[in-house]
Amino acid sequence: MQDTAIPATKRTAMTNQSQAVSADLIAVVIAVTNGEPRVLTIGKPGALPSGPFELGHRSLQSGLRAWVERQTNHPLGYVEQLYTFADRDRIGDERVQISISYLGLTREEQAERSPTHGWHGWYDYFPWEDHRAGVPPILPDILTPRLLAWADDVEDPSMRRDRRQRVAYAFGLDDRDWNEELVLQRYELLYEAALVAEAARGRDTSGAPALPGRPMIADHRRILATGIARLRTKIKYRPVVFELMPPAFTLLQLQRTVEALAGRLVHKQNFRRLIEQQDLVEETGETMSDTGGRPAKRFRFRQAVLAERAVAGTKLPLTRA
Amino acid sequence: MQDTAIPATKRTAMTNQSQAVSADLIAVVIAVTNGEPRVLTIGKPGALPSGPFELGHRSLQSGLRAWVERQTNHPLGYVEQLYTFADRDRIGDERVQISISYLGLTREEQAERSPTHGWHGWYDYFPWEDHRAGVPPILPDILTPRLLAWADDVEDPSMRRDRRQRVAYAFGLDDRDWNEELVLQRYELLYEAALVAEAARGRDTSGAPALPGRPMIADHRRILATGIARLRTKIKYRPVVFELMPPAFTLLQLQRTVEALAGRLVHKQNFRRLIEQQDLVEETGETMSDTGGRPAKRFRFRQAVLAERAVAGTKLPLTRA
DNA sequence: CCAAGTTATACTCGCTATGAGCATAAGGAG
DNA sequence: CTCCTTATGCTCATAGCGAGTATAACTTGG
Repeated sequence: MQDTAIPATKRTAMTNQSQAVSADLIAVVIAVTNGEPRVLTIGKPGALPSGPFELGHRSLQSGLRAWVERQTNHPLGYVEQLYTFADRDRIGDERVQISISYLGLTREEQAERSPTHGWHGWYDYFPWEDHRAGVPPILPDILTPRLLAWADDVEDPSMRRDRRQRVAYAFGLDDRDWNEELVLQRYELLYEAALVAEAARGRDTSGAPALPGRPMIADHRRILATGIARLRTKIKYRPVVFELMPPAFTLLQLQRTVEALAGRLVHKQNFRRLIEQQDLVEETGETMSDTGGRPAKRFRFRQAVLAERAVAGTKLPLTRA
Repeated sequence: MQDTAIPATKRTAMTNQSQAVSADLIAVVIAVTNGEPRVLTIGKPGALPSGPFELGHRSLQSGLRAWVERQTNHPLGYVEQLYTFADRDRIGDERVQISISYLGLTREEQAERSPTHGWHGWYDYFPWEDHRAGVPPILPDILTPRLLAWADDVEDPSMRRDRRQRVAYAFGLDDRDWNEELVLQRYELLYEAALVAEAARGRDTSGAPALPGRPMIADHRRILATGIARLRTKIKYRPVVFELMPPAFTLLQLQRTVEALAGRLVHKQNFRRLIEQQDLVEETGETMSDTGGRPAKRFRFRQAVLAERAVAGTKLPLTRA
């Protein structure tokens, strides 16, 4: 909606010889398959679909859709803008690159495997973010000690305190709770502490210990972190989970999807209560008897809620375990 | 933090002959003076400070700061990105303009009046958004009837229902509550219904009735609406109000500022309870005996909270009246 | 100095939302 | 038929929040 083009009148800027820049569109496309959140990538080394904004594109969003579909043959559903940033090309080039990143939600098509693109579980990139089976060992075993060591590795005591506090806050140390939304803050701390491969680029890393999580091209992993954080925040107040669900589903399937995204478990009964009392779904009439238990009713998303309260809420009960 | 420059490696895009575009930075700079929220403008007709992103700028944000300070001599404090959009220059030009908008918060300097810039109450632009003294007459008297007329002015019954529903939702009709965050949705509905001057540009408006709210250049009013909406949302979960406060203030002053932003009144006692129990402020020791009542303690923002919980919460009790 | 008006502050009440469990229902696998 | 597993229904206790009552502490006009 923000993407609507309103003709610009005379520019009010003082100069008009504005610098020529190029604009790139980058997509974080998410799907959840078998209870695992996955991200759409292209090429071998793990890169997000992207491409330059071109004259033929009607709007930024449609340009993005065009690129994703061209590179992956995968149509996009829900799309929202994430963040815009600028990189100076590294050789002190006269060219400035502006990247506009987007979050997209779809369902992974079962068909077509392709060499040009693929889906990867997002916890491959962020293994410390999955707390569904409890605190992942990588945290207490590797990351926490190294982060604390990094925090202490500075002379200025106030800066040391600041680092400790940021680490403790972002990673839920001491008595603090784990906050699943702080994906970006955690990644940035790890980057600062040179605990992700991307931070070591250009440095000599021979003989250094392996760093956790699969790296990505350029700053794509940071962008992915931004997308995950946004999605984890958003599912709490907007009915976007349904973009990731098939047309009909059981409440447990819905719950598993939410848990996959949030990286933590929720209380089953309370989850159902919340979903039902918000009238987000309606029964299809069918029932599912697969998973070896009492058959579950199947539901579908009540499309009407989008119109009724485009902004209302999908609250989620988030528990420890 | 997102603005950090990480060197981009080889572009993964399929083509590299990326379209030359120009990038503009636009600022929505807000201050609250005497219980009135104001926006920083330049030039006569009401335009937001803006200017092209240039090579000399270290980052998008610093470019924005440079422009605002150059155009208004006003230093910026808190800044966050709002939205990025693209306009095709209207004459089917080969040039595409990308605009990156920001929200900035400061305090209005008492000194220097300048012809090059000025502060304007934001309710001049959005008179229907101020509900502090109850529902503004312009709504029931003018806007609501015209919006409903617009909604009915379409053949397709499902589209008519959709329009009615959107209007009712955005403007809190029927039994619905007024939601102060829907600033952008309301503006867009008014635009669609041609009830704001910007929508009538290029059309013949001779003899048409006056439209509510002061218009702005190009789509600047829409951008302002985006900024207001973001701020109204954000004060509810981040301690950003304090960016708008003087170093020391009474709780009532703080409350008035919040009310000015939200456009609605809050329950005084509950407001205090919330602020205090969150440890957002600390007493300065001084007391203020101005406003003809019992003297109020003065408080200052506890800067520590920014470190303690960079994300925590500043909940606001929002009541009807 | 007193009365009235105004703002500051302290508490109390009642309801709702939400975190946690307990209990029962309804299938499938052996 | 028994055990296991998942689905569903209900209860309970509490924290948080919307509202309202009751004082306290000044200022200002007689």
